[in-house]
Amino acid sequence: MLQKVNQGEKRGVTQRIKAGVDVRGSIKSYSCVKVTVSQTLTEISNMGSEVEFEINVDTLEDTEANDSGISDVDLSTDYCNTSCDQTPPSKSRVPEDIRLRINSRERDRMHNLNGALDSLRQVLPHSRGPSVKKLSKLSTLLMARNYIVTLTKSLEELKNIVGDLSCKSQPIQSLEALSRLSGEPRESRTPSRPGVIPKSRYSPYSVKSPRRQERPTLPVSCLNTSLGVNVNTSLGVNLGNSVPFADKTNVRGPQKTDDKPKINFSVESLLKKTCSKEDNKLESIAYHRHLSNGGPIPLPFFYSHSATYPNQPVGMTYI
DNA sequence: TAGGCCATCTGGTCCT
DNA sequence: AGGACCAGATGGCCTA
Repeated sequence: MLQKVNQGEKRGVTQRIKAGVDVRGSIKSYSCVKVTVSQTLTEISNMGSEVEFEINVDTLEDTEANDSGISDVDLSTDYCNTSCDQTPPSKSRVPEDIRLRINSRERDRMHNLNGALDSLRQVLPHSRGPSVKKLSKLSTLLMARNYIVTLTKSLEELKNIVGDLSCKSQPIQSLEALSRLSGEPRESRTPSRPGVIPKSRYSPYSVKSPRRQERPTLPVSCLNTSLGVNVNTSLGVNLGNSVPFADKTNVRGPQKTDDKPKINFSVESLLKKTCSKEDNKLESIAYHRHLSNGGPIPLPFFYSHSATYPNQPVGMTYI
């Protein structure tokens, strides 16, 4: 089966075509591209019952067919591939040139749509990096929706916290503590050198704050007891796997088994941030609010229980 | 090999 | 009339 190629795409692909098959044909749907075959038909016929050769796809503008074994290949998906016993599709009522223009516009439209989806993926948390699988279209939309919901809830929560603290008349300390709770980097007390990009102390990406590491961590079992739920089973994931989006159903392209996950955003690390009772009054308040009110603990994702799309990462959630 | 995901083609419909 | 949008059909690629 010949591989479909996109307009303007230029690449070499290796295909298997049975000997004796006439690979020449009219360029139908992909009139914008031309496929060149490096072997002549006679050479292909002499190479056995099944041969492997490379074809190159170039644009019409810079490719000229010649008699040295270069043949046009019909790239349409519905007939004339490895076996030409299928009949060509019926002629469309739309003239061919119009049809091609419509198809091209539709392709462009879909490319724009995919570009917008890509830009959406870019702003979703923890969906980037070489080890993170590309989110599917559906996952991207669901995750974006849940991310918005989560941010909205977080905003409300922070407003409530600010309200609590304003009653205690400690506005300056509160704001600083609030920024710490929300993960915003504090202003450095020492000016950074020009040209040196400071690393975030609180980034979930493997950069750990030494101060955070020194803090006592609330074990997951404590959370389970407090909330009456089992975090592990509620999430449907192994907490040992700290890459929430390493969902193999979203893999595009070969996986690198030796490629260690760069993102380390385990539940423990989240609890370390959320549940620490010491050193930070705000965090303590947030912690107690969460647990005493049965309030939510923010987690970066959950897996859908949809029967159609099981185990799809869909964004941030609260438990 | 089945299922998920995707790109593309295609015809229909709506809008300008 | 032509373009945008939509949904169904089809087939390829990839993973489990």
